[in-house]
Amino acid sequence: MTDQSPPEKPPSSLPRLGEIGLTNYAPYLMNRIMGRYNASLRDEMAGLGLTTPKMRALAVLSVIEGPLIRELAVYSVVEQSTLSRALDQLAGEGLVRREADASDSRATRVFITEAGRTAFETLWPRMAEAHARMFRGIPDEERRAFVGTLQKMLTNIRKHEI
Amino acid sequence: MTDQSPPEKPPSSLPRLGEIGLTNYAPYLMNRIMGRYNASLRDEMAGLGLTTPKMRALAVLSVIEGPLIRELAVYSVVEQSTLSRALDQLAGEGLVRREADASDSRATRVFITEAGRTAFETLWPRMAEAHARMFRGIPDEERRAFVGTLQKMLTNIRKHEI
DNA sequence: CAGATTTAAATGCATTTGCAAATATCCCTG
DNA sequence: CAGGGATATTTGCAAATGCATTTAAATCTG
Repeated sequence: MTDQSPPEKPPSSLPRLGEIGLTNYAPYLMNRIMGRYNASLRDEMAGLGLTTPKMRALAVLSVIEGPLIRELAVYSVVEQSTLSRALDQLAGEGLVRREADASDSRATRVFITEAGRTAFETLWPRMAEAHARMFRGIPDEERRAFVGTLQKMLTNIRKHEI
Repeated sequence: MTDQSPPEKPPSSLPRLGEIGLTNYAPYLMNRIMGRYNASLRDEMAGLGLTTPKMRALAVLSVIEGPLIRELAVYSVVEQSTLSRALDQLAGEGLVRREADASDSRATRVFITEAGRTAFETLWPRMAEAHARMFRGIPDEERRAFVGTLQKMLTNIRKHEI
């Protein structure tokens, strides 16, 4: 072996954030976008006595029937302790109902009530509007590809659960 | 004109969330993904005395030179009052420096210090790692398209500012 | 099958958050 | 150029958050 080996790759060639640029960095863009999406929804919901955790729980419950509370926490992206208190309120308002799990008496399942469905139905058009604004001018094909990538990303970041 | 007009389109044909499905709904997926991304970063940063607002401010300041505080709030997706307090801490730790704006004495510009840059450099590999995990197995071409869509979305949701 | 370990959910408590108000300065209009 | 509104930032304070603990029940292990 001679001295004339090819030049080493630099020890750490991790590109810097400044080199990538904020607006080419996906997590940054996603935080910016969701920050505004969530803030604008929060403002609209405030008038209806709904907080972000309550709104998210309702949204998930409109789709998923009777999940455990810890599952609902994952699906709705809310800390379990925060969710527990949000459910107190939602139950107090008659929008959801807690029900002991049949086979595990530690566990509680949560169901949306008819009133809860009605509440979500008044709320959904606002969410749909915010969604439409986000995707304004983006062709269907591109939207589908985008959602496809998001789905791959979700499986990537999941720990191993739900 | 006869009675036999074609059947009316239903009054409101807004598709329901249940019809779309949670995992086909972009805002839901984005909240799930960023929820976990942010949570895992937050856990890692906690040991270094960095909160999410402090970390975000540092990250932006590593790229943008001397923004106004209100600009930094937008860029780093942090409420301005929260940012104000985060900057108190960062300044106390010598990681940033506030400087009165030359032409507007109401305004303050924020600069990262050398110590701040060093701090961010120890933090950046963790962010890059979380980013890499998110995009694992997703080809370059798809990543580029994804970021392109995000950029369009960002311009869509911006009010009119920054 | 008793004891140790894990898991589900709720709760106590200190911290963080964000709205609204306060303060200081700037800019526009008559 | 004075006065009224707009803008930049900070701060007071009540509410929300999340970590750690508690309680209760299930599951594992020797």
